[in-house]
Amino acid sequence: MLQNPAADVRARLLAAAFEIARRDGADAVTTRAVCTAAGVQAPSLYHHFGDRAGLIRAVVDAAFEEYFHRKDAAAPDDGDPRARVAAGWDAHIAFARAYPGLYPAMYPASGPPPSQFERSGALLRAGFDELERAGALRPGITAALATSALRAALRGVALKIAGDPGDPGNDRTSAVVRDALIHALIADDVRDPSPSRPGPR
Amino acid sequence: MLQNPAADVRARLLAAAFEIARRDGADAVTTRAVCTAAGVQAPSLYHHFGDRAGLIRAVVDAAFEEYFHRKDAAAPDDGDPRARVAAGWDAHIAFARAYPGLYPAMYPASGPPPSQFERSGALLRAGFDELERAGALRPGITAALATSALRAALRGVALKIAGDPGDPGNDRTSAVVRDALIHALIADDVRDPSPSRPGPR
DNA sequence: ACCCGCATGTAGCGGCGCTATAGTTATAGC
DNA sequence: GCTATAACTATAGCGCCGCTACATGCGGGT
Repeated sequence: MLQNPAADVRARLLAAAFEIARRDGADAVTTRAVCTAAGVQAPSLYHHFGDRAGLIRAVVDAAFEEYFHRKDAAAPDDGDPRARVAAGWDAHIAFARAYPGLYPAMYPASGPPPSQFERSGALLRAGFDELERAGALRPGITAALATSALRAALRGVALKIAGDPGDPGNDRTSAVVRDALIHALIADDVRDPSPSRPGPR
Repeated sequence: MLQNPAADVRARLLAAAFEIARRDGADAVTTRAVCTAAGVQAPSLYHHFGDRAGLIRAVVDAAFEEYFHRKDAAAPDDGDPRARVAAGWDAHIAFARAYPGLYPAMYPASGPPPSQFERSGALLRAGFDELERAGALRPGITAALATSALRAALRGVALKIAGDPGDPGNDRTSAVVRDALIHALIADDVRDPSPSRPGPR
């Protein structure tokens, strides 16, 4: 081992940055604060992460890992496509509430989207592709359009949740928007739209 | 006289900051860049605006003025409440497309919302209050809930638009989300829900 | 004429992201 | 065991940022 075996510097830096971002938001992640918290000097940070943006990216990636992990755990995978979409929606909202300081950094209002941003969208898109093949989307609604619409509305609701995680009334808001989108995108008479999935999981 | 009497320093600073924010986003509004563009030294900026946040606030207020001005011009005010809501939605979206750098600052993901934020919401709320009194909202949908839901979804779509103002496909996304919300909030059999308004206008 | 208060300029502080340079440490080859 | 090499970390400092103590100039009220 090149260095102190117990204290991996990169991991310490990342953990410190993640904690600061979770508590005070991504803007509070200053290189000096992170270095102090990790007990390390500035060049080490730049050696491991390139620059501050790289560090933030790593933090956001870690947050996405946590996000996908939670989402997998909450996947219902039963027949009703509405329930599947609703569960994904609710998992997304639950994550925004659990990490209100991190959410805006994961879905930034300006600047390039994080790398896992696309992966998150592809998951949703795959589900709608399946529905489209099964003819379960409403007329005029393509899988791309459904993905785009649901995602935009979801982000708006999640931002509201992240902005005030304590307000319990936000749950009803989320449910109303969620059901409005599901109703507008998915046809009414859908039973099980996944003939292409022979086995469970 | 030290300078051109017609050129009010405060106005010059505000105009410079507005232009920078419009072109490159609010983050690009540095005190030095604004002072240089306005041909003024730093203390004048702080004399007129207190601090950088105050300057940004003034820029956002000016943007909201422009927003309300545009929205008033686009108000249809005919009978159908759906058309009214849809027109307000489209005006909001059009503004986000016209000022993509300013929009995220007007509806920030974190930090205190701008003062005119509430005014913007009150306008929407007043319309839904009217619909609620007329019994035009769907069962279980209060005016407060309708306002919250429509606003959250609208913000999500507007952020998407502001993030990529050139993509024409975003228009369909906006229309889908808009109509989904209108359908979910407003009852089907509404003709003219404004009995409290005797005359036109 | 005087002073006073408002507006602006001069110069500088501390914090920020970042880096040129040098020193340190662990493994590889002999 | 000893050195060469490469990865890693520390010292010190640059330029930009928001912000301000202080000095200077301008106008109006008495």
